[in-house]
Amino acid sequence: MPPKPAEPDLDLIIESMIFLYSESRRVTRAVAEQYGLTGSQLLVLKMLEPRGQLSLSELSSRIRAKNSTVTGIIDRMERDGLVVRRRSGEDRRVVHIELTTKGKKLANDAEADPKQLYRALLEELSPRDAGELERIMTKLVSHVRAHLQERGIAEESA
Amino acid sequence: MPPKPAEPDLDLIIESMIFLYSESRRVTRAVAEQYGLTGSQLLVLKMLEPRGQLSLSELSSRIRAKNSTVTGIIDRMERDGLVVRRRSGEDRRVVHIELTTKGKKLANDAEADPKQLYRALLEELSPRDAGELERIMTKLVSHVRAHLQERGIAEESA
DNA sequence: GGCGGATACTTAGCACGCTAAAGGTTTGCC
DNA sequence: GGCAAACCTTTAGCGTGCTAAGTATCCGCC
Repeated sequence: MPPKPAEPDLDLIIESMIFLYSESRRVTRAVAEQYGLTGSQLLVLKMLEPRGQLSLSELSSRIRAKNSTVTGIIDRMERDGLVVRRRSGEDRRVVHIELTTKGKKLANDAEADPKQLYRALLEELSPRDAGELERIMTKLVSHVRAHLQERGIAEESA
Repeated sequence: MPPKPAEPDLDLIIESMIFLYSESRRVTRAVAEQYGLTGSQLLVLKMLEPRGQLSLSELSSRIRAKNSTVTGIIDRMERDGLVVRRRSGEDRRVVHIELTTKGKKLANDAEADPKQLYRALLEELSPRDAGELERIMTKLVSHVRAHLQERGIAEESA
């Protein structure tokens, strides 16, 4: 093993990514639990907080899940009195999701929105490292997009 | 927007990570589907392939899931004739999971193990970029570990 | 006006992921 | 020997993710 490896350890990068991702989920879960919420529920509250209301589809695309998944999440949140569904007057297919008073209070109390956890972590990096990381991650993303295009695997609106 | 940002865009990094992770899951899923498997099932086959057999607990820790989760996965794989459970003779609490002939054949046919997908992607980076990425990711991981220790959140055997 | 295709959401059914609790086994200690 | 603690696995119950199919509504075009 040379001290400065000529060959970067790709598996180490992979494991690091998996570690970061799974830990972040674990921490998010733990934070949400303090407020009697699940991770997804906290995420939805945080999405709704600044905007007041969102259609179910808008919510789905923001949290990167399918409509049918979000229907279930909203069902449980409505059952627990955190949000209400309101049919749109303009387009009666659309359902707007709104925070209740209880929902607003919880959203406000839980100051840790999931992205914040990541962000705090990244802020510990030097600006140079953060810049490098941004550059490389962007490159990886564009590689993935190129592959997807190549294989004709349609990618929904990112 | 300056051309070379003085301020790295942390949210962009976060979104890139989420994108990479969720895409990799999507691709793994698609690959597994070609063999009539789910992502987890393919992972289990690949774990068992070189070793012949593993106890349920060993399997759980390798795929980073709880025993109760793996019980379900193995239930379905046994139902589909991919593996069999065999009670250990040495310690009758332990259950060994073994590949059937059908399971071995599938494990052999599906040459794409999930990590390979990531690896191919990373190999497109220049060695310099890969080296930098490794360095920064390692730093991030150690920050996370430090945080976890600090908060006394016990971390199970990584 | 009305028909056909898109769009928004829900439903049904499956696979995972978790925790908590229950079952059987082993181990250690008296 | 026998009891208690530790250990391995399963069961039960919930939440989240997906696809496919169903319902209601909207839009465009004849």
